[in-house]
Amino acid sequence: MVKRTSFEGDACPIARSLDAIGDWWSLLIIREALFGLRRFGEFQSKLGMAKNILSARLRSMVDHGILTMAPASDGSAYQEYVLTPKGRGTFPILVALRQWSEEFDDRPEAIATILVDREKGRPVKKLEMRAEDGRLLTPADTMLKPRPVPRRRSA
Amino acid sequence: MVKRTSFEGDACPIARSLDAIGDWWSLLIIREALFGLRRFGEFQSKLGMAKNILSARLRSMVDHGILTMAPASDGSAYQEYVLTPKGRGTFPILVALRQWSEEFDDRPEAIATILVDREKGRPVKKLEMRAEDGRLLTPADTMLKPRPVPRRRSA
DNA sequence: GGCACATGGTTTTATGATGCAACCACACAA
DNA sequence: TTGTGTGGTTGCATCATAAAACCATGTGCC
Repeated sequence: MVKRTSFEGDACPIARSLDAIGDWWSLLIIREALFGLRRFGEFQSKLGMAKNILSARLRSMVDHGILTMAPASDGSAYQEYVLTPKGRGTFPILVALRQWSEEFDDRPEAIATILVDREKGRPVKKLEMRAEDGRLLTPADTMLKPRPVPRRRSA
Repeated sequence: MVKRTSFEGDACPIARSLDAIGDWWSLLIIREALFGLRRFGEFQSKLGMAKNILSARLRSMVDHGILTMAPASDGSAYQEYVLTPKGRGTFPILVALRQWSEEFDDRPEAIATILVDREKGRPVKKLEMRAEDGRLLTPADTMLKPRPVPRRRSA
């Protein structure tokens, strides 16, 4: 079978993330959800995507524990899609993507919005990687280590 | 024309990033490149992907200014693919993806490696979003503002 | 209850993207 | 010059996506 490659069995955490949210639409759906969208129709009209694709993506993200279907909220009998903690945990990914575009996009004038600190109205600081003790790290300051095997009793 | 949706004309910087590196393979290629891989064959055998797809992705990333083709380096007449500053700038995105998986993956035991600070050998700290003045920000502490129009003279 | 319309999808069908294998071009060595 | 490895491209089968039509249920109104 040819079947599009799945990274689900891969041991690399980056690949595993991409397996869940690495398609063309999921992160945009999450972006809208973070800004308060909840209903099928809201996502569909805001993103302008085909309904069948939206349907498939929502289902997939529910399966991955990123969204949950909540029964109501505004009284109507319809359902809503709300982010789980796991879903809200993607926020740094979105910020990183946004900042990368802000810094390196070939046509920065095409970018319509900037993310600001609500209190001061000033742009948020660039994400930076730090060690446990607070030292600023570059990619070269890091390395990969095998995951420590958690010790457990016989079984 | 049906044509897979392109976000190139989109004003959202997240969509613009995804247009460049939002496909299934690009970020994994960049991941390997950050760890020193440079040759076509290295990427191909390490990632186990089809050569035509690799070829297309490399070309696309060269077009996007993420990779450059450098003439040599080890004496042979072959070419190499090396990351540009824009390409190296994706590092926070990769770290964010990795940390998301480390924190929320359903099967954390399947994750093989952890990213550590080379000096101390300790895991790097979680990326955190901060305001210009250093306050820690949650998603709710932020908002989107229209991009300020840079002032320019008549034309 | 019965009707019209909105919401929230699924189905159908066409096309683009992906995966695999085969093939090709060139460099390098003998 | 023949052989082998690297670095791709080409062809073809299959999968995923997109757009539009269709359908089921909810909701408002009488």
